[in-house]
Amino acid sequence: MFSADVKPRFLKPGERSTWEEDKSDIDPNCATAFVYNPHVSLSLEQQRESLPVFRNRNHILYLLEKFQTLVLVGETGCGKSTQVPQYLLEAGWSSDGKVIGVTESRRVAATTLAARVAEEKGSLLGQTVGYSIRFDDCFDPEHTRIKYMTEGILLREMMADPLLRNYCVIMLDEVHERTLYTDIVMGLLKKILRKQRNLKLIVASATVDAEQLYNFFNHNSSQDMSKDTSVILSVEGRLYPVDIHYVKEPVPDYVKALVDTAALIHEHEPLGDMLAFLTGQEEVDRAVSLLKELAVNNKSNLKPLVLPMYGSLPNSEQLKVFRSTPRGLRKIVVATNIAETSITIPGIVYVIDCGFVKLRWFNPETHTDSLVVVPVSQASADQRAGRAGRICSGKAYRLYSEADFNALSVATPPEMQRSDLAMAVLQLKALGIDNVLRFNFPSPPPARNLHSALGLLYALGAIDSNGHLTEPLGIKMAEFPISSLYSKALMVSGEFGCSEEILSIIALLQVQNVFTKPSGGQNAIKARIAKRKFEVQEGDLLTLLNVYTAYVKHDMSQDWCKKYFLNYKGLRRAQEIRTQMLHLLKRFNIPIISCQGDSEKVCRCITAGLFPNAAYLHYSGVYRTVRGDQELYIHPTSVLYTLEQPKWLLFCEILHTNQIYMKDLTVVKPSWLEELAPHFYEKTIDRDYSL
DNA sequence: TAGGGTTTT
Repeated sequence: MFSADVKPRFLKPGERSTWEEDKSDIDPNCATAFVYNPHVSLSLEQQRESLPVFRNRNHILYLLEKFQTLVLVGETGCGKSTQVPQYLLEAGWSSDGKVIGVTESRRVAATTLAARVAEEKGSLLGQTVGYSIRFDDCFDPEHTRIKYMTEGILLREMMADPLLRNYCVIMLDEVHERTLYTDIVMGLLKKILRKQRNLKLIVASATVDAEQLYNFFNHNSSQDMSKDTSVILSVEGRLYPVDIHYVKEPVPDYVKALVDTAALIHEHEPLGDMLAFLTGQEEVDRAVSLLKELAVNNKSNLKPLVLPMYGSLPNSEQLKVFRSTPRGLRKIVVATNIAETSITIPGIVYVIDCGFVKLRWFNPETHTDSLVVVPVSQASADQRAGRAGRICSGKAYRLYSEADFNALSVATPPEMQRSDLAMAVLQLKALGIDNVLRFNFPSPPPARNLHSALGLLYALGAIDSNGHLTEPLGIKMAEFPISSLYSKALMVSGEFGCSEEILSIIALLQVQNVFTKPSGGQNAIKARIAKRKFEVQEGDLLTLLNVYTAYVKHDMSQDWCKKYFLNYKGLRRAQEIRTQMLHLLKRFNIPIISCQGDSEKVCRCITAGLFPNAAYLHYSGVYRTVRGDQELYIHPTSVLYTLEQPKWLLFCEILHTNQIYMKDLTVVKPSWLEELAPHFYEKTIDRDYSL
């Protein structure tokens, strides 16, 4: 299907430098950061004692003796993530061989914190202190006493040992971020704590939700507070004060207002870098180009260095933001929400906050995810402002009035309340939570979201009409760390004779940005031409298969990827994911076979998993989903965008931005739907689609 | 012609 000439090429030392660097490596500071360490000249021991949390050391230990759950409110920079686990270790909590487990919501957080704590303990990483993240374990089951891990890993460990008997203390870090996994893990831990009276829990969070968390984990149902099982402790942070400035009147165009504000700060305020928050790439690019226009007329000695920052920005461009600002320049970074928690840009003294954020929102009626621009929460606004106070006192400019701020919601709704829950429900059921509607969620999701998830799992055959996991399909599907539609396709791929191909496709679907998008005009065209070599009329999924096949054929070469504008890091990750899923299929005795280029087999197998995501071309010329009857369009990045519109399609994702788009498409025949999902399509197929 | 941000034995 694909051919390319490759000549062997030898690399000079260092030639692979920045290009190979993982995005996640660019910021070792993450949420709990070591961005600036004024005590760097002190000994490690002295540094530890200078942290604000140190003053609470004995108090923390005392409270944990007395209460089962400690809600630890610790502001950024107080040192809780690194110190508290060490206090527990020093106090002998894990002397009986049990482990102190600390969960983080990001992979980099888990690895960098573990590295730092190992250093403080003067031990090798992976010995007393270790970490566990997907595809990367660094701990010793015999000797590791403090284990940092991602939340998903702890959930997986719960599947193997529902009572977490290996652990003496679990510390959930950065709980205020309230990811889907935080909430699942908290709900489960509440149950576990009742049964495991010796297990202690530390819930580390920001101020906003402390009271709610305390109530959630308090098993005391009486009025007698001496019987409380949970308690709150607050630890001061070590941020410098940030002056907050509000606008008097609402601004009509916040992008323009943000540019004007940045120009004013640059003109009037002393040295110090600037960070401005907008909601999306389009806005960031617009603001950056406006600022660059202004920079041409810059009269002061201090020249502005304007840089964009967002997730889909090529790696090399992102790295520019982290370089220290040369003398005579002022760095002005215009960023999306990526700079609120995921990355920390050093040297920021001024922050501008547009007051809005783009959030993903699930609509159970239409089964669609939308990206909606909504006002930020107070917690989010404060987090943004705090970015200005890391090295010295700073200033934050909010492009909304103080009254507007006071009217904002206190915290962003947890993901649990705005996500597709199919996977979460499947995993809860695998953990023995039969009635998810009555599960004790820290923030219960809308019942309709749960019903939508249950309906989907039933259609896939993962649960029966009583809501029980089916044996073996449902039980096995729950073990895959991927969406239920994909795990269904994988589970049947042996019968269709194309498990090799489905593995490759689904692995690549787990990676965003397989095709890189260079910003330069000439390279952008070259990248488009390169992509065309992989494209096939069957759609995006088979195009991805071509990419993976060619990647393997060319020895997974980085140079080859570069030549075809493919994301080497992404492909390498896909290969790891593929291997992980391959092991699962083997364990489930599913034959690993290739269809040898018979694309219909692959498309039919995709249909067997993705059938709930079908759309047909209505005679109006616009597509409609079978579930939800939602009008939608082919996304411009699809290979089908420029081809004649097929009658029937399966999509992997719907994105509701300015328009409703389907992404990652596969062309199917309606007869396949009737044949492979008769329970779902016997009536629905008889529609007014244009045949 | 369009892209908030994470993450999974």
